[in-house]
Amino acid sequence: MSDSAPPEVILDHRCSNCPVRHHAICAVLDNQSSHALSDIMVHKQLVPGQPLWSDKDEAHLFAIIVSGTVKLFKMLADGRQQIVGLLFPSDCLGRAYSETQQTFAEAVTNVELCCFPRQQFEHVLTQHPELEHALLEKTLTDLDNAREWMIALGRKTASEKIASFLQQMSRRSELTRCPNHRPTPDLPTFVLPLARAEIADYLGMTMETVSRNLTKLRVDGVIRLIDGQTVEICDADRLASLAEPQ
Amino acid sequence: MSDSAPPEVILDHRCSNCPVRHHAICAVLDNQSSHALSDIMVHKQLVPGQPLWSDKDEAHLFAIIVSGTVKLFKMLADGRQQIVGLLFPSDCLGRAYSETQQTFAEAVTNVELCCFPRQQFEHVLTQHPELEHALLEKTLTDLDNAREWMIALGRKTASEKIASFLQQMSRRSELTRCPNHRPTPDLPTFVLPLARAEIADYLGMTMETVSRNLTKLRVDGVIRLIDGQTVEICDADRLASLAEPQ
DNA sequence: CGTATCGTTGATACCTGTCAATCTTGGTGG
DNA sequence: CCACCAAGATTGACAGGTATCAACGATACG
Repeated sequence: MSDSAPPEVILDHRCSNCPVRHHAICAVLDNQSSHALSDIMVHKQLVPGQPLWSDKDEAHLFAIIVSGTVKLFKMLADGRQQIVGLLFPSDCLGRAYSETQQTFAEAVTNVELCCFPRQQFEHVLTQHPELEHALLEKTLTDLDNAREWMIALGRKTASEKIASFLQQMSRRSELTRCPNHRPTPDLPTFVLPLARAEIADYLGMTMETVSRNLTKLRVDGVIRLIDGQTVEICDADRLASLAEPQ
Repeated sequence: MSDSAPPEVILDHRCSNCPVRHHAICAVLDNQSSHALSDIMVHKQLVPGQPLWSDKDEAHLFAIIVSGTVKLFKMLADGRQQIVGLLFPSDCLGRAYSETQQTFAEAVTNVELCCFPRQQFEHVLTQHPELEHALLEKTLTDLDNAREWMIALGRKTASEKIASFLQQMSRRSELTRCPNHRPTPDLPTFVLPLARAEIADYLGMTMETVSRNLTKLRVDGVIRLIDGQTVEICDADRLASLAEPQ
């Protein structure tokens, strides 16, 4: 370790360049306190389809998503899958205060992670109540979102599920888009991070039904499918009324 | 206020007689600290069907369930309902750190609540990190449970949902049963807190399908319906294999 | 330019929802 | 004590939405 480059400077630099520094839970830490995290941080890169862990693995990892999309999913013995969470930049990955995982986790796109050993992260949590509070707020929001999705899974029709999903993806993309990138002249456009089969696993239906309903929305002029992955919302009002009656 | 009965004694008495004192999140507080909660506590009684709040109401209440069952549910504009949470003794009721509710809440049975004004409860949370930690652990568990239920809603068949539901209720009743009440000679028995239509709203299906599948389990000898609300599990292994293939 | 992967479209079957009738249960009043 | 009634639960007939199975088309990649 050279005396001309003390670790503090390097570590602080790593966080200050972080694109999610002010959106993730670590935002509540001042530069001083953030060293507690940056000291134990390790960066990791994932390629699409790369698993993070299996559902019965020990939970060693806690991470913050810097870029890309991660899916959390569960599986039945016969292979049926259900995606139970989609994680985007600034979201937390990993179950604090549990020795075991209860879901699978897998990169959907290329992913950059800011990783911490779980137990060391928990140690930082106990020493920084403001960080634990931020994690609580995030977890409460996750629970709200999970419950919001439960009414879609249990009570919405296939077409309502698709419309809700597109709304949700559109809203997400607004948040992650650079504010100066899209002033408002043109229609909301975004890239679906999930393949058709994954959308099906998220919505609790089959790939074929997903495809048929996307086609129907396209034919009806509600959306435009630019290249199969890219969606343009032509009629947001109609999409909203399809996502929820009335 | 008389000198012979200082408020501390009265307040402490209220908590020390509480049946969920050692199971709810307040268990992490010592007798000294628990005064911060008992000072702002109000008891409340509810009858079946009594609403706690509506989904767009302001969130004024935070409470711990002392006895009974509470359902959290969402509604679509056309009346379709989905129960997104069932709360039992020692569970928390109310959304900390949010001004608004995102669900309906309603008593299913007679309910006793230990209530706190939400903002005052939050104040206690900030002054007692161990309480906030307990709430975080509880919220993380709630999130795990919500996700576990999502795969049932999205991917399980009607009969699998019913079997899963009965397993879950059976497990719950074991926890709330007095340990000396049921040594083990006879079969696990419990009372369904929910009516058929409510079970349907929990499982994302219709009352009729619930009824048909309960009948099928009865005819097949997996369960015995003692009085429509009381269920005896005759073959727990078969029930388990019906809840999840293999 | 062939091949593999993913997505779309079609035909059919089946599970579950819908609508309706009947049965059961519990409470009330004669 | 019994008849009556209302609410909840069960059962039946039928229809419709979605899954399943299969073929075809599109796209990316070597």
